[in-house]
Amino acid sequence: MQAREEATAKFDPEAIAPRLLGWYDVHARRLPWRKLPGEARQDPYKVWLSEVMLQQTTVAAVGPYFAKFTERWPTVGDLAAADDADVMAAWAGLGYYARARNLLACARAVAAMGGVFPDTEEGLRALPGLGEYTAAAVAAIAFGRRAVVVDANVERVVARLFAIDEPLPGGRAAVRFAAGQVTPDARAGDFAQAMMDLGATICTARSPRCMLCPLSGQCRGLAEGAPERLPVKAAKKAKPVRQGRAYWIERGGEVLLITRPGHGMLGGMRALPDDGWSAKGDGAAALDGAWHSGGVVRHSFTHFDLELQLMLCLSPEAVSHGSGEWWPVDDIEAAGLPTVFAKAARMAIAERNG
DNA sequence: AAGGCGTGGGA
DNA sequence: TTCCCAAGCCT
Repeated sequence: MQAREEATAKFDPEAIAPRLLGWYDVHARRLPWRKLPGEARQDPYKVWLSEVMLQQTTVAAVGPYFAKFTERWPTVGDLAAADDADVMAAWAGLGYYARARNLLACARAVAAMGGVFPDTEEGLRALPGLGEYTAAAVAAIAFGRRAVVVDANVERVVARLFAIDEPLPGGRAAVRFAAGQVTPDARAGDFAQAMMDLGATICTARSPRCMLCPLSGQCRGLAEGAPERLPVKAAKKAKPVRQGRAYWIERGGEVLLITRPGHGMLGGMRALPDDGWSAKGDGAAALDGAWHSGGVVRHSFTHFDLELQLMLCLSPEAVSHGSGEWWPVDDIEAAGLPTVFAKAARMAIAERNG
């Protein structure tokens, strides 16, 4: 009798949320953008900011950026009033720079609405940079709205719980449906964060710690014996290797920097002039001058690997170049170069000093 | 609707 | 070393 009840309860979707929330009450990660136990609700600005930073980005990487942004721009109005160049430079190194461009556009849109974020999923979804996931996450975490919050963690947890083996991204509809089945009406924000914490600390991609999982008794993937094989993902394409050149043009302790066009690769970021390797030529492709080779920077982007030949010119009067700004080499950190160019700058400085 | 779009860390 | 992955969005 009791055995039969356990059997029928085993894969009951409604049993998931209570168990998970009980686990979360004890094991929730303490993160800077989360409310402390007892605090009523999280600041929508901080929820939104952290969620955008966390898109495709690890908690560890986000930490210092979140601290820097909230200290410098404590409210969405402060951020809306900031100079583009300052925000882009502050984002430098975090990657996916369209996020920073959308962040500013969103902050200004919210400022135009009186500095108050929309409090519904639909309203949030209309803002720049808020897709299906982020709109749901902010609605749930900042406003307590029931929302089906599906990120990579939730995909993994749900694919395992329900043993969904249709390969992603095609299987997303099935995953989303299943996620909807386990999402409770109450404690929406806690539930969303609990799913993500479970995925990040227990139901990990490679070696899930099923022994520690509060949902192990509910998990079809585990019952079938190999939860780590889920979710199934489509094979990735091989990355091509691209070649390019970047130019270090120095005069009187200052180096010539350009600002890249506001769209496409590294859009809106300060950079060294280059020969157009990113297929978004910056006008420096025809640079002439007395160059010498300064080594090769290897850098891996999402969809290609780059071998960037660094060219140095220390007699810039002989170089024809377009517009740009001369930046003190000793303060190059403050320029906010994306990592590939920060690497090149480091190499150039070592070259000229050595 | 498939592909563009960064980066750093872990296995 | 190499590969995979991380709180996705936009076009």
